[in-house]
Amino acid sequence: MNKRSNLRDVAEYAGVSVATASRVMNTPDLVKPETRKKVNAAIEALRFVPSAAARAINSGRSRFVAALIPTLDYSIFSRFLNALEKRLSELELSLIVATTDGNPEIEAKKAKELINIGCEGFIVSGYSHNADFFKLIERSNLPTILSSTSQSVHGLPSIGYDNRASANLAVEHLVALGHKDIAVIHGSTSGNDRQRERVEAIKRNNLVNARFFEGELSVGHGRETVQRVLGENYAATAFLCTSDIIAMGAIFGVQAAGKHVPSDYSIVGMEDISFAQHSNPALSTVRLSVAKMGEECANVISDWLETGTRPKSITLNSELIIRDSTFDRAR
Amino acid sequence: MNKRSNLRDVAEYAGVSVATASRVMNTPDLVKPETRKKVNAAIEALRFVPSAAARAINSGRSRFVAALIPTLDYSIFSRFLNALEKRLSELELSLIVATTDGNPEIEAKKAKELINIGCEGFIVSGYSHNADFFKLIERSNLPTILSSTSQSVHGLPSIGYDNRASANLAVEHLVALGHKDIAVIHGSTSGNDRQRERVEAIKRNNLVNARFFEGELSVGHGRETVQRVLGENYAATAFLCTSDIIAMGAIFGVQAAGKHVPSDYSIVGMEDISFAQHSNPALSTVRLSVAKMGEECANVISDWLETGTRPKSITLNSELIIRDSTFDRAR
DNA sequence: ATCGTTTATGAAACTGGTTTCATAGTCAAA
DNA sequence: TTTGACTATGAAACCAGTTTCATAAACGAT
Repeated sequence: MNKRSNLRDVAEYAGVSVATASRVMNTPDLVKPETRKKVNAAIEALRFVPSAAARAINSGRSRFVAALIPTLDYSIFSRFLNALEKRLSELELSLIVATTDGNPEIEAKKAKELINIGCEGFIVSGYSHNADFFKLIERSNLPTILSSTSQSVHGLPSIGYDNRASANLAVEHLVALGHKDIAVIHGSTSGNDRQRERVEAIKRNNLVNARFFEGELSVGHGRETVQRVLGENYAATAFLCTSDIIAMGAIFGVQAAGKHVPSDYSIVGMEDISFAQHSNPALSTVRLSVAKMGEECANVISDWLETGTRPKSITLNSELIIRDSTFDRAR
Repeated sequence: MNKRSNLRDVAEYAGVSVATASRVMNTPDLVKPETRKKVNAAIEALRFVPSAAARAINSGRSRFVAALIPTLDYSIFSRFLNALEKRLSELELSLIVATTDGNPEIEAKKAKELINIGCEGFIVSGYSHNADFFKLIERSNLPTILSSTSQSVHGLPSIGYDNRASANLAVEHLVALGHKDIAVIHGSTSGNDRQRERVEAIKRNNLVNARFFEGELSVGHGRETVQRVLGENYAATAFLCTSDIIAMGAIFGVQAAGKHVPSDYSIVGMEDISFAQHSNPALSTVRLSVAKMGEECANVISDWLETGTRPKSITLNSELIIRDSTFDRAR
């Protein structure tokens, strides 16, 4: 295995100085065409690939940012990252993905490693993180954006939807349709501030009688919870799910129990996944601007890196999408 | 903005040489505890964070690999990346994600950029890539694994499921149930070798009369195609979908047309997404070892990086999961 | 023919670490 | 008291590039 050739090798092979060889790569206009040709031939012959590290050491920039997210296995995060990566790429930044399983210790540990390998900024989900994490961010002074939330902490800007307002949109929709007894099926609130905010918003609303069912963010949780609830004699008329994936499970659950959506039970979700518009019935939901959030995060962090000035937070609007899974009880 | 401090600053502050400061970071045992304490105090005081680039320039390693995938927006890729990242992280490697939209030119362009920023290896999906890409890989000599396929090209190892065999599993299941006229709903075969392999395998099977419907990999495509097919008087008795997401749409489509799955139409999918086991009816499908693939890719590329020896290909097994969306016509 | 201005190039300094090699200091054994 | 071995440390070389600065050659204008 003959080791990789460097600029010195290229310069020697071409019979020029390293400075000239370097110029051919960066400012070719300053080099006489004839010389340029010789150097390019040397590059070709020696299969020269410049070292990123050496380049980074001079520019002081690695040109990559990291996203710390709980998992890639939820549509909301993968859709977000998809948009984020696309826009970052246009801005000539690369994206490192690190998953945390929603565990703050893992998050802090990975953040530290990422700082060590030279990432220039962070995009994290939610606002609650442990002390180590915040210390790390403060110490390293790296641009950091809180996403999926409109809460800002430690002076860090947030780019996301308002989880309380979004949840309220769903509640108000159900209230407007005449629902009072609502079963709320949600994800774990302990390690997940997005879920917690949504649940809290619903709890605060005193126009409804809500009962809360916590479990994982999965189709199975939605389905099983509905089947359990229908088995008891708890008289809910609607299921408010703080995630579409749970809502889809809820639809399946109601149908499996021989009941009908929406005439027996109304169901609302949150996010607007691709399934929502095609299911039977099509799912009423609160659309979260997930892709927009990805784009904005990319724009804002790029700007932050270029200008060095801390950006303002952005709250993206959520929108109630009324489809066929909710039903007016007054009619 | 006072610029980041470096090892020289630390050494000066602590009243030692850079060499000693460096030792405190890497081989602390060689430094007298007293001196070590002074240096650590300096590190703390100056908020020193070592430069990754400078470190990489010496070790020659950046410790990150890149995944080039069409999109993060398909569950199959995000599940794959989720497992990949998890395992890579355990192996102390970071993951850069680059999406290509399934466009070979974008792929080659991004690969080039990734090489420039110093990534140590690639994991790409499928086996068909353009000449530029292969030239780049050959020239840079970077470890590269083809995933999601069992085809190996240009001497590059593949880690994935056998798309033909997987498709055959689905066809044979339908044949065994007495189906002969099958509508195959699939994704685009032009830019997607995984879809192409599956479709080709089905075409080769002469026990069935298949008609093919191409469209995007989406719930909508499944649903709309089914509704169109049911509108014509094409007498299919089963829908074979080369992706679960299409299959879910197909179920919705059949039900929306007032027909029943599986007694009127059998439906099989491919992948085994989380929806499959919870839908009504639960979806029969061919389970692809997506997570396993992620883990293996991580293991193998790590090994390749450590040992420098090109690994052998791995074919992961697919498994037919029979649930309730397929029906024995003989009964 | 001479002067001033470009243009093209190279030597060397520089980035921020790691590593080698030399040396001063400490301690125990002869 | 001298020798040998070991510990702790620093000077300087090194990695692979970029950039500054000086200089030689080429060119145009007087």
